[in-house]
Amino acid sequence: MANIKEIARLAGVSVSTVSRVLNDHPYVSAEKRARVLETVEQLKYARNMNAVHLITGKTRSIAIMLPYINHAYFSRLTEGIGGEALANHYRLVLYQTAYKTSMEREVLEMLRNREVDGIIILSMSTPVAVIEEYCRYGPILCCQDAGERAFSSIYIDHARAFRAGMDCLINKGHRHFGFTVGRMDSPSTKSRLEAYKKVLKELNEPFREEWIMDGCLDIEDGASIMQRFQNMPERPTAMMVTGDQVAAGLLWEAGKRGVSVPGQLAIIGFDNQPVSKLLGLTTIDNRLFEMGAEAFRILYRQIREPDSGPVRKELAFRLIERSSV
Amino acid sequence: MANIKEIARLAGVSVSTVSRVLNDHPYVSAEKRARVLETVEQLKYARNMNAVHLITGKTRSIAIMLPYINHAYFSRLTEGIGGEALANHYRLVLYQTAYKTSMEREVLEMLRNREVDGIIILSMSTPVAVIEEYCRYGPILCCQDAGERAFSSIYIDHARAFRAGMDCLINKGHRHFGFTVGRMDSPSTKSRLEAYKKVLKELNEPFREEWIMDGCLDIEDGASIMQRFQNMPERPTAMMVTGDQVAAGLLWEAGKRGVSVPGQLAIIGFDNQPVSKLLGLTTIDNRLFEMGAEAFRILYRQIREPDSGPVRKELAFRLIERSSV
DNA sequence: TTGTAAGCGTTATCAG
DNA sequence: CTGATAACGCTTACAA
Repeated sequence: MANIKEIARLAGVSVSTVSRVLNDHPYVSAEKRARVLETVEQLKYARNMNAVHLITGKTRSIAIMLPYINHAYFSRLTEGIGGEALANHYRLVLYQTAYKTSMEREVLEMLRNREVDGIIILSMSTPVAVIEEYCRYGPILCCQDAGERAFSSIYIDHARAFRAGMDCLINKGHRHFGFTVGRMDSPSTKSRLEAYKKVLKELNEPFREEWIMDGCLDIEDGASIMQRFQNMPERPTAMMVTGDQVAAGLLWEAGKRGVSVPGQLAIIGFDNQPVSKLLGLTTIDNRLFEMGAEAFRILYRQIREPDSGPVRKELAFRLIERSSV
Repeated sequence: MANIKEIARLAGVSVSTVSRVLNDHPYVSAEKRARVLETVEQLKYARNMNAVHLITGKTRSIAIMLPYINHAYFSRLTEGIGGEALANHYRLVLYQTAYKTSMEREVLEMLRNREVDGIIILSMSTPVAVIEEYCRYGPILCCQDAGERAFSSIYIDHARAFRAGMDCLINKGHRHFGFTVGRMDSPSTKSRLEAYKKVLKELNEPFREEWIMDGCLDIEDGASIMQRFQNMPERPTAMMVTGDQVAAGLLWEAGKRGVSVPGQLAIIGFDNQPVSKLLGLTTIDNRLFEMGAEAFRILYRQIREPDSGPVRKELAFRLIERSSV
C-alpha cells in the first residue's frame, strides 16, 4: 500500500513537502501542493495513523472506564462524552470492567502504554491512591467526587441532592423513608448514607438497616423491592431510588399490587431519564449528559496543556417534581 | 521514559532478547529472561503500543459503527461484542454516527488508516456498495442482513419474526394491526413491511398507511402512539412494536388512558429487554447479546485469517408469549 | 540461544 | 519555500 515516500517520488517532491500538504502546513507553493494532492488522489493514499501516533506521541483517543455498557446511567454519560469527543476528532475506547480491579488496571495501563491520551472514569472500585499513581502518564478524570486529588473530577453533590429529595418528602409529611443503592461501597452511596443518617437524627427516627436496599441496578431490581417490603414489620412510606430504571420497576410493581403512589408510597428517582417523565416520576436530575460533555472538555484541555493542574468541578443538580411524591 | 533499548543496555542483553522476553517467545535462557524481567520491573518499563501497532500492522481494536450510544438495542448489542472482545484482548472504539453518512464514512476511513483491525456495523444509512469498497482494507461485519456481500453479516430473519408475531395475533382473532418502526428506510423495516403486506393480502384487509408509525425509538415515542390513535377513524386492535422500550411506553400510556391490554389493544414488542419481562410484554427475542458476541467471533476469525471469505449467519429468534396479547 | 541491523511510515529539525 | 536526515520504539529476518 502506498506510503508517503511513494507519493513524494511520483509527485517529484520530498517527503517533507508531502507531509506538509497532508497536515495543512503553510509554506508550500500552490503548484506543489496541487501536484501532491493529485498524486494522493490517484494512488488512493491513506495515512497510516499508527506511524503518526508513534512519532507525535498522541493517539487522539481516550479510554472510558465503566462497569456496565448496557446501563442507562453509563450510556447517557458516555453519550455526552461521545458527542464532544467526536466534535474534536477524538475517539472513545470503551472498557467494561464489571468493577473488577484487574480490568480497571488494564484501562490504566492503556494510558501508560500510550494507547490513549487520557482516561475518563465513570465508576470504579480501585482505590484512589492507585489511580493517582497513573496520573504521571496522562490526564485522568473521574465522574465522581474524590476530593482533592492528582486527577480531575466532575460531580454533583450527592449528599445535598439526597438531602433535597428528603426535604421534599419531609415537606409532604413523610418521616419513614428508605433508599436503594447500586453498590454499598461506592462514594456516592457513602455520601447519601451520611445525609440519610443526619436527617434521621434530626427527625429523631431510628436507623433501620433493612430500609437500605443494596444491589439495585435495573428495572427488575426495582420491582423486587415490593417483595422485600412484605417481610418487614414496618415499611417506609417513601423511597429514594438511585436510578429511574429502578424507580420505574418499583412504581410498576406497586401499581400491580394495588399500592397507590404517592398515597401509600412516595417515590423519588434519580437521573431524569426519559422513563421518569413518562411515568410522572419525581426525580433528581444529575445532568449526566452535560457532565459527560464537560468531562471531555476538561480532559481535552489537560491533554493539550499537560502542565495545567487537575480540575474539580461541581455541577448543579435539579429536583424535578412530578406526581410520585 | 524508558524504552526497550535502555532495558537491553541495563540488563546487558540485546534488544531482540528483550523483545523476546516481552512477547513470551521461546529460546531465551532462564537467566537472561530473569535479568530482563528484573530490569523491566526496576525501570517500570511500559511498552509503547503505538510502535507495536506500526510494526505489526495490527491494533487489536475494532470500531463499532452505531447511530446512538444511549439506546437499549445498541447498548445490548455492544455489551455482547464487548464481552467477547475483552476476552480476546481487543478494544472497542465506539463511533456514534446519528445515521449521518459523513460520520459513517469516518468509521470506514479508520479501517483504511489502520486505526482499527475491523469494523462491526450495528446500523447504518450508507449504501452497501460503499461498504464493500472498504472491504479490501480489512474485515467488516454488519449486524443486519445485507444479502450476499463482500462483508460478513449476522442477523435474524426479520420478515419471519414479524410473521411469527402476526400469526400469534391472528390466532387470537386480530385482523387489524399496525406497527411501529425506527426508520422507514432501514432494511429490517423493509422486510417487515413486506411481511405485513403479505399478511394483509391473505386476510383480505386493506393497507392503511397511518397504521405504520415512523420514528419510534424510545419510550416517549411509544406513549405518543396513543395520541396518534385519537385522530384515526378506525384503529388497529393490535400493535407490533419494534423495541420493548417503545412498547413499554405504549403499554403505560394505554393503561393511563383506560385502554385495556390485551383486551382493547394487543401489543408485541421486540428485543426481550428486561422491561418487557417486568411488564408482562409479549416480545420477540432477537438475541442481541448472542448476536454481538458471535459478531465479534466471526470478525476475529477474519482478522486472523484474512483470506477466509465473508460469513453470513442467521440467528434464530424466539417469540416469548406473555400477557400483552 | 543470542545479537546485529533492517525496517514500519510518519513528523521534526535544521540547513539551505 | 524546500529537502535531507534524524528520530519515534518496536519486531523480525538473518547471521552467528
